[in-house]
Amino acid sequence: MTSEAATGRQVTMADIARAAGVSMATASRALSGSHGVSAATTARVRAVAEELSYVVSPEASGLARRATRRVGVLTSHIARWFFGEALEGIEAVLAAQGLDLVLYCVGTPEDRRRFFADLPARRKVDGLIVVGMPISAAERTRLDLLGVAVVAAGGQTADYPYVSIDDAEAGRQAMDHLLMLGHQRIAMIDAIDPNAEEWPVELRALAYTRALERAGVPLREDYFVRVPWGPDGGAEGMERLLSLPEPPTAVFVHSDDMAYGVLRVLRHAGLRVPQDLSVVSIDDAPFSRLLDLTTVRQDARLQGTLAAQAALAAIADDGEHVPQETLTTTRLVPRGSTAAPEPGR
Amino acid sequence: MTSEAATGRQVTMADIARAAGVSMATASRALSGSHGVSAATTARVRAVAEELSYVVSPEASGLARRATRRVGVLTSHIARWFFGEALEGIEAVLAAQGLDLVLYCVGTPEDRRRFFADLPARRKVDGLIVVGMPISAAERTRLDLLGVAVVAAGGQTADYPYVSIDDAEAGRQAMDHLLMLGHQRIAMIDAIDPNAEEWPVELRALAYTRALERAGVPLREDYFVRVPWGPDGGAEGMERLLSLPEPPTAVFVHSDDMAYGVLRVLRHAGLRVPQDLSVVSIDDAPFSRLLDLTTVRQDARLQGTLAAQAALAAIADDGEHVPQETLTTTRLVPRGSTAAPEPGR
DNA sequence: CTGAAAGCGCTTACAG
DNA sequence: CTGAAAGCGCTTACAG
Repeated sequence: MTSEAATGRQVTMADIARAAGVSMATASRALSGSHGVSAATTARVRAVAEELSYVVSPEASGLARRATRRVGVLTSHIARWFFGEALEGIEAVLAAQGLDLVLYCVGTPEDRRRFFADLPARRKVDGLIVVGMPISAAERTRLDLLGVAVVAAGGQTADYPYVSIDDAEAGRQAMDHLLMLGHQRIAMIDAIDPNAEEWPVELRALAYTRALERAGVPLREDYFVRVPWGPDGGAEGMERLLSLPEPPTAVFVHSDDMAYGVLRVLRHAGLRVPQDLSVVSIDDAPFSRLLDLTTVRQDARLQGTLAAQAALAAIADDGEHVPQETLTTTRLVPRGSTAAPEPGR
Repeated sequence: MTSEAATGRQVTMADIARAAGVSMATASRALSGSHGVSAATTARVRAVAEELSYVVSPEASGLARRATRRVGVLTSHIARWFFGEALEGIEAVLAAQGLDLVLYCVGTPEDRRRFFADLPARRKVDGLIVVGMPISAAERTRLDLLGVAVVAAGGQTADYPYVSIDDAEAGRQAMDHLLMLGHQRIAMIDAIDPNAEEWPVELRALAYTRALERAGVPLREDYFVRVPWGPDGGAEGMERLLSLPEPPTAVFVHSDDMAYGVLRVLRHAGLRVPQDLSVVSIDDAPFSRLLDLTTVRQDARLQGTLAAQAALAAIADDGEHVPQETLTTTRLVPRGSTAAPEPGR
């Protein structure tokens, strides 16, 4: 039609205004749906825009209105169950609002150092969601330079508003299950992430201790092991426990992924689950059902969803109505990896 | 220091220029590292910028230079092994170049329809990487409206340059392994993704047929089943095969995730792997080692890496030097789920 | 090597 | 309800 459309040049709002016979101002208002434009004009402008398949330039629009319509996501992993699910939840919420998600993944300490040093997200996002990453006070100071709302998902980071499960409660659910079954010799395999800061308080470990205390079961130092995150870590932890003079009859594992390693070690050692040893963990990742693992279920996607909504709210009203803490529920999913200890033991 | 830094207002390039005693033009050149600025001036400008912790506005810069320094990623999943790994690979390459990754995930047919109808990525990215998503001709036409370079990872999409494994070769590796072990009654469980277009040609299924033909083993229609993607699909497929009057002695499964469902069914049916039935698939996802699954390994992260590099190249020189096809290698990882068929069978 | 000026494509007070 | 104009914060020919 118009020569503009024919040439390679991008269609611009001036083109729309001209074709619709209105000023740029009116075209802009009609397109953005702001009030104070007659219905007829709005319709005409939009029809022209549609016809020329015009879309406003986010760069220009953002420059003029001082907003990016983008939110950043900072995370340490993508290809892990919790992170992937949370990310999907976040993306869905953002997409529904027409916001873009820009992804920053800092897997190694070096990536991480650089991220906080350079702050690549500066001036690029209206808000930031930190997923599953505890951050240090120094890092928090750097993050504040972004000058945007920050919320966290999957754990409390610094003192930003966050959505998470109640780790103490989840731990309690796992431990109570074991205690209820009659176990006394209960060990815990806890996780250390070699590439990450520590979470401020390890609530799952705390839940372990508290549950035993409440049940009047004396704590045994040799029953608490900390190993690197992941199946191999879980395996290592289990091997250590098996080498004990008096091994436990049940083990509470930090997370499903680690429990998978535990199960492998037990199978190779020729031990039967749950007859010789009960195993419970936290997550309910997809494989847990296949492996018949008893676990405490958490909804990672939901945490992403809620965090994204909190971020939206924080961006909209400057954090006025953003709850500091949002906890999603967890519940025990009893399966075949736990049972009462065998009588003889 | 300066009053600008003290007030809440963003530091602007004009502030830097003034503080350094140069024009905006020079400040811009010094900051962007373009030639034709004296070393002394460059150093001074940069020092000032550092001091005021200034960073250029991507919106303004993008507007002026007509580039976004962002690349889009379009995918149907995040929380699945292949996709998560590929995404990590892409992110790393982009981050190293200072480019941002904006993520579009279209999980449902509805998401997908809307994505291609609205093209939310328009004017927002310099290039697009499509991960693990075959697209239709109509969708391709829409995508062309973006007016940017498109590359694909994890399979051939329309006729964009792509990086992928050689599915036919991977299938051959799996099948040859089974044939070499002496199996004749070999079935295949193939995947249909209910939410997705079909890949143009199902090369893994083709490899199955060809391998049998080459080995002179007659094809049996009842040995080829197609089921929805995922462990449950795999389980369903295996159940169908087990209900056959003469079940196979080995099965080639489309992917590891599906094989996990197969293994579960076999365990519940009381069948031993590999004595009663051999199982091989494609991927080598992390759990395959835990489950002792024989599989053909592919490197998903590498495919992401290479796709990102291809996208960068396409953006830089308009696709001049971008190979149309990049294949990454696969290799058989023999483990405990395959063995020669038992003599009697 | 450096600067004045136009331009990138929008939005939004300010008037009418 | 509509328009003229300034401004958002940069980059880049064009001169010198």
